[in-house]
Amino acid sequence: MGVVVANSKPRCEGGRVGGPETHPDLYACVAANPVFAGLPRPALLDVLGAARLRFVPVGGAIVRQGDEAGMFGVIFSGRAKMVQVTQDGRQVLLRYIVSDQEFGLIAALHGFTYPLTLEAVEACQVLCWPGARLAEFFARYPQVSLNALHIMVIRNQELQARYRELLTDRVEQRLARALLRLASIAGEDVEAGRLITLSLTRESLAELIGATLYTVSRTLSQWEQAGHVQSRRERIMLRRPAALEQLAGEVDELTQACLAPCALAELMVTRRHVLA
Amino acid sequence: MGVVVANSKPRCEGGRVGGPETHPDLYACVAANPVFAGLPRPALLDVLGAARLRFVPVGGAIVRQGDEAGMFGVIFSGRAKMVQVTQDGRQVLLRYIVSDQEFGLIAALHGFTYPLTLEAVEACQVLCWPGARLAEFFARYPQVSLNALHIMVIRNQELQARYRELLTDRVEQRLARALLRLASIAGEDVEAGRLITLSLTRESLAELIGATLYTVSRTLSQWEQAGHVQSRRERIMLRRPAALEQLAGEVDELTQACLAPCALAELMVTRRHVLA
DNA sequence: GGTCATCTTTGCGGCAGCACAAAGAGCGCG
DNA sequence: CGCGCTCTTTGTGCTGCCGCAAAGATGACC
Repeated sequence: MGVVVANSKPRCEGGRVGGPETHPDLYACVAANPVFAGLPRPALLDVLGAARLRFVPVGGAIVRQGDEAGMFGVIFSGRAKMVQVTQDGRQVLLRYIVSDQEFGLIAALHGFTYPLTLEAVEACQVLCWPGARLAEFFARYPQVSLNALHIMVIRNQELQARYRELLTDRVEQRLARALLRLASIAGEDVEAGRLITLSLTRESLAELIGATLYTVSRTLSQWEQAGHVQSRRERIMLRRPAALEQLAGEVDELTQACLAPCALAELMVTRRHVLA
Repeated sequence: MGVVVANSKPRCEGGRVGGPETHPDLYACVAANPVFAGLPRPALLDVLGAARLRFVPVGGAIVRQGDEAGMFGVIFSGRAKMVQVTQDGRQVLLRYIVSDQEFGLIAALHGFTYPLTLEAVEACQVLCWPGARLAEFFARYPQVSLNALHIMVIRNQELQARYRELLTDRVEQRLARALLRLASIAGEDVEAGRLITLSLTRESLAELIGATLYTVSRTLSQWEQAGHVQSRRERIMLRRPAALEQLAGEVDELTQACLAPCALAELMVTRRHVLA
């Protein structure tokens, strides 16, 4: 307890994490993550005590596709993108993850390699645990393993929904949906609308929805003229989210259930309710 | 023990399942499913004892999209397809499942609805358990909950791989891959090549890979002329799988890992090894 | 064996989105 | 302040795939 977090080698392994008194924010971060939902305070302290805090600079890889999956983690601060690279060099951007979200559940299992690279798009502080340690938590706190399953089920539903969108919707609809999703996980309300606080190039958006940067650029220009969005370089603000929702098409229950933060927020609420 | 399986109402709920002496095949089915991998015989008997056997006719729905997710199951005989229907009526075929494969892990959790319909493409016998019962198994046999997580992780990787394929590959490649996959889960070696033993219309294939039946038909015709495949109505035989593999493109490690039967077979082997 | 529903093939026109090129704009940095 | 990198816009041609239509093939069923 009370060990200092500061680290002389910011690129490498961080220090062991101190108690919640020294770092109440770290405690809040663990408590806010769905993997540990429903755990009582002592258990959370146990979990937090086993964590290390890693610092990753912009552009650095938090985990690397193809490496042995040995680490489970939760983003404490910063944002990262999940990217798959095909052997012919094409990139697919699966999704962005932000503070309090976890990655690498796969590390609890043996013999897996990471199927994707997690790249910091901002400087990140990452709480991390060896995979074996996560497996211990599964055994010690059965709730955690249920939570993990819960999360994987939700992720699977999200992915299925996006798979379906890719098959049935066109670029315009997918882009509208992607912007709304991004605004919900990384948005900030300002005077003139809702600003997406991520650095998003047209190319990133294209990789995210499966299109070319040219098509994305054209579509955004069109929307800008229509007054739906307003964009600077790498910044996008939604001026009329309702218009985008309409363009995205009727958002059915399936897609509803697939909005990650919503579904997982609900999970948190459920767990807390069960606990109370 | 020893209760008769035969059921007077084939469309509806089946009877409670008897012991392994009366139905060694049912025992083998449960033992072969990855969810129950690594369980000792008594535990498997416990599991099997809680099962019901349901009969579903061709075209019948085993579970229905939108219904409350209350049942977990394993296919004992027959095959089924997982389908999502969008609110505008379009169908997406996610995958086929065959004997000894499970569905509805989601039923172990509360408050979920099935995100897809599971439709029997052949008459099916389905071992099934109430979701609450599966949750009990999680608590009683921690291995089972780990297995469940394992399976979801693999499914997620598969789906990610297919998502990526959809973004980066074209119809020809996706079709080649789909045929190879189908051949691996539902294929049979015959004199002239490998026959896919599923009834597959051009339209089904189209829904599976995200294309139109016209494009699928054209592509298959082309391959038939080239001698790569040979097709009757609803039957497809691969005469030169190697040629299709080449068309599918270099099959990288990622896609390797995503071939469901392989990955799960490996899981079975691993578990047995651990056990032994 | 004939009938009929269903599946399959093939032709043709259209278009959404890709690919390349080249010019313009924003922003950091010395 | 101006240099230069990166991101963005816009034009043009192209093409893979769709969408419809209509004819042909297959197999089931009476």
